[in-house]
Amino acid sequence: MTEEKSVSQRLVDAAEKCFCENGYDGTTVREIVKEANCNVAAVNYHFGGKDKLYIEMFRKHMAELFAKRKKVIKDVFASNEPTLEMLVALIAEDVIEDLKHRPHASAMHKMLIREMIDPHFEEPILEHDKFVEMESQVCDAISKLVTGIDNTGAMMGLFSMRGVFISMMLFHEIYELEHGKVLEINTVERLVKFICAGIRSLAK
Amino acid sequence: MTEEKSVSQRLVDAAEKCFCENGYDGTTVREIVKEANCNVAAVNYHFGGKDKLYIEMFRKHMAELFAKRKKVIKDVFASNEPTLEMLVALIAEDVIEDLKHRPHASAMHKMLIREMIDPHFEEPILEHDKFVEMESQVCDAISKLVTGIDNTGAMMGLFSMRGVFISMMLFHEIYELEHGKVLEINTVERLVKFICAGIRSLAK
DNA sequence: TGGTGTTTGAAACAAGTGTTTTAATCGATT
DNA sequence: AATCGATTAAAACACTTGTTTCAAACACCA
Repeated sequence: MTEEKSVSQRLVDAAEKCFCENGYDGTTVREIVKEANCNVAAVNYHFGGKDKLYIEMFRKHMAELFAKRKKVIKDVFASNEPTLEMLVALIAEDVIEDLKHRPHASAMHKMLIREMIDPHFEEPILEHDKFVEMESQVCDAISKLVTGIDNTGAMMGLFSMRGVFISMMLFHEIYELEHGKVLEINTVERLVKFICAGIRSLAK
Repeated sequence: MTEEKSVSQRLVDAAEKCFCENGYDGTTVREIVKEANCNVAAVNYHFGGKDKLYIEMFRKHMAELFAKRKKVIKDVFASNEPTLEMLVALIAEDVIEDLKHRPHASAMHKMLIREMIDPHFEEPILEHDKFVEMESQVCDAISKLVTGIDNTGAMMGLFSMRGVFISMMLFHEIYELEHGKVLEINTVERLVKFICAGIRSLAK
């Protein structure tokens, strides 16, 4: 059986899977190369080390996330009457969809959180400027959609919105033990309601 | 210079410091014993292993957290007119206070998140039943304080509230780079406003 | 085909890990 | 003072980690 993909491509894929699942420290080079069906030396040959491989994969994913957020904002303002509810709902659906159908993608969010709690390298792997740029865009969008909100309010709204999603991600399994399915259409609606009401309360 | 505390007490203290700062995987036994001023063998002699020491410390902290939440609820309902704002404000102040003045305590919250993302042991270190018990109590409190909210709504409110705090914890440093101090009185007020408005939006 | 630079694979390496061993030390009791 | 269990300390152990070595295999081109 011949591998259709190149070794370095297989390595990136395997790294994505392993790192997302178990984090940087929780993943060994040998696990990655087993998954990628190649030799340990390949990691250092193609990427120059485990760390480089990790950074490459991490930044690739972040770029995708940023692009998705940009697209959501564009879509909202492309509609004939953009609303805050629309913006929040699109983001919420995005997150929930990941949680429901693509555990892999949700693992990506976990990876971001891991990196926030325990940064692994000297130069921060999460490029602050790009992150802040994305944040600013969402922030601006909120400012435009909610009359009477100031910049700090919009920022706090965004801030809190993210928190709600993170909480959903981290705890939904525990909650499901107690209260049936959490990730339902119903839940998305409630989330949107919660967040929008929260944000609007910060206006004027 | 004689050590006034016993070796095992010093070990627990040192473990707390190290584990909170760098997590389970990020902490070595040798770091702990250096901090505790004792020999490597002491960990295994007194606790039976790094894992046991970790679990002991973790659960101790969780118990403290649970106790604090219970006290807040008791205090709120002891007042002559309990309100949702009061409940949320007390919890918020608790969290923010930790963030501002006791980095150590905030590190404890980080540790909880770490454990949610990457559980380290077979039997979950976070005792679900106790956790759920605490959650239920806060949930009940919300139900009593907000007329017309159902159980699921209260649950989602709690859920989201925690998210807002987690977000605050993880991201406030990044935000401060852009928008001055985040952890101000003003911010607590905004947070409380946001959360209460969100929760109330879920009622009836 | 022969040669050249690239890629691969098995093994070894150096450093770090948690744990165990073994002997020395301490402290209380007889 | 002698004894005996509890505690401590240094060293060694067994294992895993990321990385490197070096020779074999490969791909490409003259």
